Amino acid sequence: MIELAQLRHLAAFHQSGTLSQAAEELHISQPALSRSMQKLEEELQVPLFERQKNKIRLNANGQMAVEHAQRILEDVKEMAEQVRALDRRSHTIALGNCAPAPGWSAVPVLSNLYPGMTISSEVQEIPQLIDGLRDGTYQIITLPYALADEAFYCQAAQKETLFLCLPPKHPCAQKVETGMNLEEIDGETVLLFSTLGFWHSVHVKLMPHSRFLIQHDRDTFSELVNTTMLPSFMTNLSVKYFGKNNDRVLVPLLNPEASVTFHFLCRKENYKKLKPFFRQLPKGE
Amino acid sequence: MIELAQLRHLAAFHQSGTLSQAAEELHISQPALSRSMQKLEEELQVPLFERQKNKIRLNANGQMAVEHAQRILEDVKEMAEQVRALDRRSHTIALGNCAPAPGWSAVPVLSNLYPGMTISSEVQEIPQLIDGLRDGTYQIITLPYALADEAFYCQAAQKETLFLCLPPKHPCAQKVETGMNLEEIDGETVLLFSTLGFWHSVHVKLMPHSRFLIQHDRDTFSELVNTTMLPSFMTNLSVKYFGKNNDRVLVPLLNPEASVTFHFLCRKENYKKLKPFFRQLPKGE
DNA sequence: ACGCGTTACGTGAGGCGTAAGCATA
DNA sequence: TATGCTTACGCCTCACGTAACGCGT
Repeated sequence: MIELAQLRHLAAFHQSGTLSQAAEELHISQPALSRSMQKLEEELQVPLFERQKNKIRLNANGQMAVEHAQRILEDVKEMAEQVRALDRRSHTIALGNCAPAPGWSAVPVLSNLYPGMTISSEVQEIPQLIDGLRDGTYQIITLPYALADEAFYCQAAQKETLFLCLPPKHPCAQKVETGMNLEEIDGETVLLFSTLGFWHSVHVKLMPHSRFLIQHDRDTFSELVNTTMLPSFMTNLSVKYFGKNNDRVLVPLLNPEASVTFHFLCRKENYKKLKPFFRQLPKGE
Repeated sequence: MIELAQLRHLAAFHQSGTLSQAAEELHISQPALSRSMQKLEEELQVPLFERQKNKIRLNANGQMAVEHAQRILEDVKEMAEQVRALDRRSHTIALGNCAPAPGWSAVPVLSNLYPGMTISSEVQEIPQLIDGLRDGTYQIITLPYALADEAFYCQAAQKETLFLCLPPKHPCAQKVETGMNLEEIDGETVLLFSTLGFWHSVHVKLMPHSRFLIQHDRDTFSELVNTTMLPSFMTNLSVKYFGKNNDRVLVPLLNPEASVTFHFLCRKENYKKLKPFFRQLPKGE
C-alpha cells in the first residue's frame, strides 16, 4: 500500500535533487530515504528513477508521480484545514455588525447564554453582512434598518442617537438645548474613531466638505479630543458603555439620519437555537 | 502526520457504519480500527465522531473528512494507474492500422528490431488513427494513401490488391483472366471476415445493395467460404501471409479502389528511433 | 445474553540509524 | 579524497491482536 510518507519523501527528493539533501530536510537518514523510494517503486511496479552508481534522478514516470504526489499532499493539507475550519465554525457564533454599538451589548449576552462557544464580533459593510449571513460567514448580523427577507428572522433592538461632541467654547456649543443640524458645521475638520461602520457613510453624506481625521488608536483619539478644539462624535450608547470622561458639550443632532434603530437578524433555521439571545436583546435606547 | 491508512480506515467506516464491520472488511481487528480513528482525530485536532457508550457515528466534521478522504484515495489510485500507463507506453510500440495487412508485415519486423518492447497492433478507423498518432496513442499508423502533414513522416510501403473469391461454378468465375468490376455482383450476399478496416468502406461504397455476412471467428469464416456458394474476398497479401487453402477462383477486380498502397507514418520526432524500421519496410506487392 | 466500542497489555513486523562498500568526479 | 547511492545489520518503535471491561438493547 502506498503511504503518504512515501509521497512526502518523493516530493522532498524532487525539491532537493539528491537523496542526501532531501533526507536531511526530512530529518531522516539518507539510507532510509533510499529504501523508502525503492519501496514506492516496488508498490507502483514501475521504476521512478534513473540510477547510475552514485547518481539518481527522476525518469518520466517519476516526474509524473511527483506531480500527482504534490497534488495529493496539497489535498491532504486542505482537508485538515477545511475540517478544522468547519469545527471552528461550529464552536463560534460570528456576529457581523453595521456599527460598533450592537456588539457592545450583544457579545456579553451571547457569552452568557452560550458558554463554551467562541463569540466573534466585527464591523463590516452592509452588503457583505447580508451576503455573509446568507453564506454562513455570520450567524447573526446587525443592520441600521429592518430587512424583510424570506430566509431571515429580523428583530428591532437598541436605538442609537448621534451627538456632536464640542469644546464648551465652540460657537455651536450653546445649542446644547435646542439641538442643531450637521450641515451647520460642514467644512470643519472632524475627529473620528475608526471602524464606525455605516455611521461613516452618514458623516460623509451630511458633511461632504469636511475632512475627517480618523484615529485607529482609542487612547490617541481620546487625547486628541481633549487637547484640540476639533469637534467629534459620541452617541447615547458610547456614553452608556464607555462613559463621557471629558468636559465636552454633547449637542443633539436634528437630522433624521442621526438616529437609528439597530435590527438583529439570523437565518430562520438558526432562530430556534438563538431564541434565548433574541429574547434578551435590549430594547429602546 | 496523517497517513493514507487512516483515510482508508475512515472511508471503510463510512461505508460500513460500524467499527466492527469496517474492521472486518479491512482485515484488521476492531480495536485497531478504533485506535486508528482516535489517532486521526488527534492529528486533525478535531472530533470526527459522536460517541455514545457503545455507539459511534460521524459528526459533521467526520462527514466532511470522509468526502476529502474518498477524493484523496481516488487520486492515489489514479496516480498509480497513470504512472503505470505511462511506463507501459514507454515499453510498447503501438501500431494503428487502417487494415489488417500492414500489421502482418510490420509486427515481426518491429519485434526483431526492438526486442524487449511490446508491440501492439490494432485496426482502427482512419480519423482515430490520425488523432491517435498526434496524441501519442500510436507511435506508428498505416493509411491507404499518402498524408502530407508538417508533424508526420510518411513513407509508402506494400501494395494490397483485392480479389473476388468465387466458387468455380459461379457465373463470374470465368472472368478470372479478364477481371471484372465489383458492381457486377452488387446485390449478392457476401461473406466478410471482421476487422477489415477501411476495406469495409470500399465494399459498402461499390456494392451498396449487397448484404455482408460478417464473421468474427476465422475458422467459422473459412468453413463458410468452403461450404457455401457465397462470394468472399482475398488479397495478394492475405494469400501471401495465410495461403489460399481452398478451391476458390480469384478474380481480379478492375475498380481502381481495389488496389491501394499502404503508407506508414510516425511523428517526426520519433523518426530517428524508428528509422531502422522504416528502412526495413517491404515495398511494392 | 449479545453486540458494539474502549482500554490494557504483550508481541512482532517494519522502518530506522549506523556502518561498510563501491563508484564517480 | 570527497560525495552520493546502496546494502548489511541490529535496534526500537508502533501498530497489531488478544483479552478484559463497560454499556445498552
